[in-house]
Amino acid sequence: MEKPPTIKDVASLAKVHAATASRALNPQTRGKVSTRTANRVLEAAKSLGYAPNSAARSLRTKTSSVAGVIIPDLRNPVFPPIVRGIEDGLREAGYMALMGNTDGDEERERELLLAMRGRQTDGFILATGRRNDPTPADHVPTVLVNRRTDSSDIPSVTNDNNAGVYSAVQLLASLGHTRIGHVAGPQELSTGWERYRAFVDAMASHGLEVDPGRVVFSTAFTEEAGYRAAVELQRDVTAVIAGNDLIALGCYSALDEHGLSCPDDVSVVGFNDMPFADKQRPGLTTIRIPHYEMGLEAARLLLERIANPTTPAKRVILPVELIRRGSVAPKGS
Amino acid sequence: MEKPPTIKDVASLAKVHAATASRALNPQTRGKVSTRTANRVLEAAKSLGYAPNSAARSLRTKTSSVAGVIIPDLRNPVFPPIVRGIEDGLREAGYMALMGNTDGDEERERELLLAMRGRQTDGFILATGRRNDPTPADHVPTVLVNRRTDSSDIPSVTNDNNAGVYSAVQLLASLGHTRIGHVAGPQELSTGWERYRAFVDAMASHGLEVDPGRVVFSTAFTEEAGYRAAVELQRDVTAVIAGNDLIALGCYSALDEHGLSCPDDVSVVGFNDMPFADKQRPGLTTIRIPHYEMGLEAARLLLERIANPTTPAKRVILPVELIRRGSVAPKGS
DNA sequence: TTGTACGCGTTATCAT
DNA sequence: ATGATAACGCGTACAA
Repeated sequence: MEKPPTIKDVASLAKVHAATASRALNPQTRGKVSTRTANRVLEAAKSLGYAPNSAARSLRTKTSSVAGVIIPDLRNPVFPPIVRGIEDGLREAGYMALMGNTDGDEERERELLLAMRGRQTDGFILATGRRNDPTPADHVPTVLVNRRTDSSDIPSVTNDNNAGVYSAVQLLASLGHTRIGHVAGPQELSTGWERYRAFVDAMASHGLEVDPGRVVFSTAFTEEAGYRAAVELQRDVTAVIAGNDLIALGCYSALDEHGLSCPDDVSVVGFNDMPFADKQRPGLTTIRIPHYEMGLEAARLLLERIANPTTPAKRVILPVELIRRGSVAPKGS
Repeated sequence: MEKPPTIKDVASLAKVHAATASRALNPQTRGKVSTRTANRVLEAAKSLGYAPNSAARSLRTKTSSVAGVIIPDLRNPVFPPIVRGIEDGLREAGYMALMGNTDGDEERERELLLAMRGRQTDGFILATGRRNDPTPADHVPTVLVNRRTDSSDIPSVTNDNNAGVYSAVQLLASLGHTRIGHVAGPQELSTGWERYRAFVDAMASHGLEVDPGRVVFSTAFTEEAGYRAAVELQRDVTAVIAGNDLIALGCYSALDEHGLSCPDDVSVVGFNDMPFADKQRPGLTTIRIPHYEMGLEAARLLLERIANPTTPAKRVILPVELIRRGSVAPKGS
């Protein structure tokens, strides 16, 4: 159990003072040292396998190069690629991610934020934002991903929910569907709310009526909750747009339950194009969101915010793409 | 942006010296202080919203209550539930997880280990172990999950690969299959190796011959690599056991390619029961491993190891369960 | 029981 | 360009 080498070890091996070694090691300040000695120090560091003690550095600089990443549940298949993108984005700047799951519990989220802040986290990426969440009291840089708040003072990276739903309605309308239903997601989340609003708007702009009985609200973005909502849907629909892919799977179950077939009796469209959406039976027609890129962009936004906290809060909206698979068919085919 | 209160602030508010405040605040040493002053300190801390600066604490104590979690790729669907289990297990002891993906790159893994060690990580949970990996040089507590090394000096949590493959062979044999093939996983990983060995053994104990042409090796645990291996399989097999579920999906594609149907022409069995294995067409018969519990157990093992590093290296093997779905049928049905 | 003094490893500031 | 020094906040051996 030998102790890891410190900057002093490096310094004495390179025959300089610790302060000089520090300057040489840090790319920021390397200019303040002669190239020759800088190289000597770098070499010494390498030969010792030196890695800076980040606790000491944090204590001195008040930064940690660690970001807190808080999501509802990693087992929801949309999150792994997002998290992966976050990690890769953070890595570009030498940052690492401290992970936490909330299961949608606000109390748990507060605990996590507190615990992470205590660990000197430089900033947060939250995938748990609710529409009416307050701006974080303490001024730790924060970025929302996938979901956002109604107020516009927190940077966010989301998808073009409007365009996505519009293209879904357009597809279904072009196939002759007129009695189109919507199994909406939770309305306290921006994703659920924006898609619902977009549904109403898109129907109107296609001259289609939105019968209240053809819109139901799921309490969560899960297959189970989607199923419970879908069975309540008025039975005259020939097509359904689901709040997301998991809800769409719930619709599949509900159709089975009613002895209806997809797509022969009812077409179904999801949202997200989560992994394995193509493997469902039938393959799920859905709106592809750029999961990985969202995470990447969120990480970059956070790093930007950390570097310059006074920059105005950007709200990035990434484009989406309709992916047509076996779950939609012309009306009455 | 006022600075967070330090222990000195707490001390002066409670009219004691910082050292006393420290003793009062730490449950471990609270006995060394009178109950009266302890309460005064605690109250002062609460009223100031004091949270210990973990950088300073880490610097002093060489511990951080943070564990490093390194996996190949979060987007492989077996890992999210494992990671979730790890996180919940760590949380029980106030630990958090620092996440990193390697994409199977050993160089990248070394970098991550170094970076995490530099951040005072108290221990590691690795899902990236290769059979011949050396014991980590520095004695940072480490636990392997899902995969393990051949040598037995690192604690690990794995599944009963033997029993799993045995029950798969047994099922297929009981359905009349005799020409059973195996699309094995990478042999440098314990999962691929153990399942291959178990396949050979189980076939023997059922009195079945293992024709070399009926065993092929996939270079990776991916659908793509599984497909490439599966197309090389001798064409007389009536059933295939895949190294894992993703490889099994590759087998599905290979069968399609050859114009064969599953399960009518060839039965397929996977391994892992990853999320959405039940949604495939046909539903995948597979060996369910307790993903979440593996993570939970790995976390507990690590915490145990951190608390007492000299404890002998446990190797926990969790039971598995055969899940029968539509991908298997009696021979020649 | 409580106070004093020091060091953990790093970096910012000042002096040379 | 480099060296000396102090300070970040905490915990602990030692003294009182």
